[in-house]
Amino acid sequence: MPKVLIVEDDESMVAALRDGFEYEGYGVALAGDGAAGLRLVSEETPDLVILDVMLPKMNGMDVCREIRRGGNAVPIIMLTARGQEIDKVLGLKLGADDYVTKPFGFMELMARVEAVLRRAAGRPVEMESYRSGGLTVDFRKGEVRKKGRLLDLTQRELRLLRYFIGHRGEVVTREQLLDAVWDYDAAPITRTVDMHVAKLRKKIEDHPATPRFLVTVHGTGYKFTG
Amino acid sequence: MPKVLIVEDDESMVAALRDGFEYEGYGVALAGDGAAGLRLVSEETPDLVILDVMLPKMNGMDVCREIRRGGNAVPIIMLTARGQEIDKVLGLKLGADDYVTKPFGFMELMARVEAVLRRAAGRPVEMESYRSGGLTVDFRKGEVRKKGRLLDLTQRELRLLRYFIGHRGEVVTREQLLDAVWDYDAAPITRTVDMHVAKLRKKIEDHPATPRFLVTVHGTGYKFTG
DNA sequence: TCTAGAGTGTCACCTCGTTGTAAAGCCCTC
DNA sequence: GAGGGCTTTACAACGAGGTGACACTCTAGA
Repeated sequence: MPKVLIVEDDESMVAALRDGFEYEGYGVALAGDGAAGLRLVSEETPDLVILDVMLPKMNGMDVCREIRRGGNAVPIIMLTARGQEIDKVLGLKLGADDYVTKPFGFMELMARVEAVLRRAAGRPVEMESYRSGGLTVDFRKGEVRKKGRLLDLTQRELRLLRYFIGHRGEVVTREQLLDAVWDYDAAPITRTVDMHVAKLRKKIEDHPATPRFLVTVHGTGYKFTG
Repeated sequence: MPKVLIVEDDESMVAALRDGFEYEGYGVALAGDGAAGLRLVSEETPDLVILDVMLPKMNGMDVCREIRRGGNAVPIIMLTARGQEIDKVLGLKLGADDYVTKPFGFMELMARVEAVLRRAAGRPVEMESYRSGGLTVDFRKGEVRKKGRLLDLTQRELRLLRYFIGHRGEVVTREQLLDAVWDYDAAPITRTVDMHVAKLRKKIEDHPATPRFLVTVHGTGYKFTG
């Protein structure tokens, strides 16, 4: 059964949500403020996050942004109060998957939860670790090893590698990468992607000039062959 | 610009939506009842359908079900009144992509429209794959295999093959190919098509000199026999 | 059946867009 | 203001596509 993390400070709301989700057979984890929520996202690895916008310590939108910044693609549904219309739009742009306006019925929330989980099921699964051809990646720790030797990857390189591994076997375009790894809306003419692919190759490939993992697909993009 | 079909009977709502979408640069088609909506979905081939649940003649959920029954994957956003909670759940199960509860702000609707269109853009509209006589084509991945062995096709070769498969059994002229695969307006006297057909044969045929798939129709063009 | 001429297969070369990569510039953090 | 990471710029190298040439094949008409 999927596990849901509820990040909410209103106790009566927490109780209602917990009962509802448990009744539906979900595993439930709770956080009372933004900072705790952010911590539990990595500790509990929930399948779904229900995130209130108004929270003590760190508001929901910042939490959302932080989760995504780490490259975590866990589905997020935001809870907003009426009249926070602009917040809603922002929320979706921040990387949330959906939102529900308070007050809402539990069935309404469940419909969105199921829709979001269904969509997420189509996405490549989050992996804990990856191992192939002398390359070992521990996504949890953010560690990459080549033949046991720890590599020093930057954040950007790690997110790039994570995306490639999550889409291994597929050809991915520069636009996809800019969208997923850089959060760019548009696709400006830039060589940034190529640049970082080159850097990544230099670190993970034995012979960067004749790559084994990260191969170029001329005219289209790149493909990670794991 | 994308075209949206609005299926709604409340005239003030129609006016507001039409103005809003036109302001955002969308093309707009209108239907005042369910039957007309269903008809316009195929006649206008919109990129998105906004569908009210309460409609004369045929209600929105039935329209939604009918659209999907025909195999049409056009994104659908349902408009529901408050309190139609069960309808919402049903709506999503019927194959709608999202719904918005009345009353709603236009920005709220637009956020959902953009989200739905973004998701839809990732979906392949055409055939997913093709398989015949030891030849396997995965259009999604852009992979072509012959007897399981992955072939290395260029972009142009892949487009050419895709067109041939899409028109298998028909004789296609060089002009058609130049138009569809090369985006040429005119048809200059060129050997380009023949060249690429030859290259493609060399890759997909067992005996390129006596082709099985890509046969020449002397005086006319080529025919893909799948 | 034979043959000329149109139609087709294919090679080598040239061109141009795409990609690899080093180096310089920018921006944030400490 | 020094350092590291990221982006942009510039140029070299590469690869795919287009063209012309020439050989080969097919077909219509004698």
